[in-house]
Amino acid sequence: MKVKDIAEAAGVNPDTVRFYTRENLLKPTRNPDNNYQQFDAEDLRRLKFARKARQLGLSLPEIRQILEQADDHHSPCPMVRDVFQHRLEEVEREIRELQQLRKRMTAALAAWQDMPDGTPDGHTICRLIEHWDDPAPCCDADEQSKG
Amino acid sequence: MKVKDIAEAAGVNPDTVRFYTRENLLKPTRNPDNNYQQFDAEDLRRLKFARKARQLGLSLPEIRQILEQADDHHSPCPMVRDVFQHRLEEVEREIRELQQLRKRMTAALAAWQDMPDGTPDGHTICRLIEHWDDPAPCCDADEQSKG
DNA sequence: TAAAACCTGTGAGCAACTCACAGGTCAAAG
DNA sequence: CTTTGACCTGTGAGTTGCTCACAGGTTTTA
Repeated sequence: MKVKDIAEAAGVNPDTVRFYTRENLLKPTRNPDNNYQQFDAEDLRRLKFARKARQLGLSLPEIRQILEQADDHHSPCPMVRDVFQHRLEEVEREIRELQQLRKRMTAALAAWQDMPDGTPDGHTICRLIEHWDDPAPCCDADEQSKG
Repeated sequence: MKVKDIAEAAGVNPDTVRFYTRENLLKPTRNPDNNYQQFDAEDLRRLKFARKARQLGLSLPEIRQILEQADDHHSPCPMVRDVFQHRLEEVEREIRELQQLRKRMTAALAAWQDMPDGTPDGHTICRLIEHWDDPAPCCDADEQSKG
């Protein structure tokens, strides 16, 4: 299989295949005649695996780690369970934050029905947004102090 | 006000101030003596506005557009309403997708309680993930069990 | 007067691709 | 047998919104 073949088989962009190869998630052999990359069924499995893991929110370094463990004949599954558990917590946090945001946005849109447009007068840029309260202060007090 | 002053007043990283200046969201004057940037109360309003808009999910180009409309003495608010409506739809879509994901993850974690770890055998990398079904292809029959 | 803190602009790094470019290779058509 | 077009190669840049690093100039503090 050449790049385009494996890409089609996995339903991804050929550039993604090249990118994953660059990132050492795939390790194709080379055709000595023309230096083309040769992928086999195992590579396809790895690629499909990587895509599924990406859909679950795993990062490429995490996926690479899993693949390398598998290469070393260690079972990566316990690790996957851990990563998964962690990722689930993240997902639930993201859901909570987005629900907060949605709530505030719908409330704002409703309130704005009754507000004048407020052409800027040197003091106000857009009162629609300036009158927006800051988000819940609870656990994100120092979000800008560290990256 | 110098960079650090306005940054502190708005609660952001000084590098963010410099970045916004580079991006033409802020247009400080210059002290001719030392070429330092001088920000005033209007700049602070713009910066705070930009931060609030970012919290709402507006992009920097969108924010710049709003600020430029305000500079031209046009009311940006109707535009803000449109952008907002659009953004709200995005947020709701994101919430739906994350809820789908959470559902699948919790189901998977429960199912994995009963699955063997499955040391890789040349055919399988990690059955925990390989047995994960592909996500719903389209507008899945929904359930919103969460509020 | 020297050290610390702050200023300047620019360039790189992050994540995970995606696209562009320039040149090499191959299969089929003329 | 040559041309055409699709595919291959590697590398570098663009995306988004910052954040950090660097090297050198300025101001403040001790």
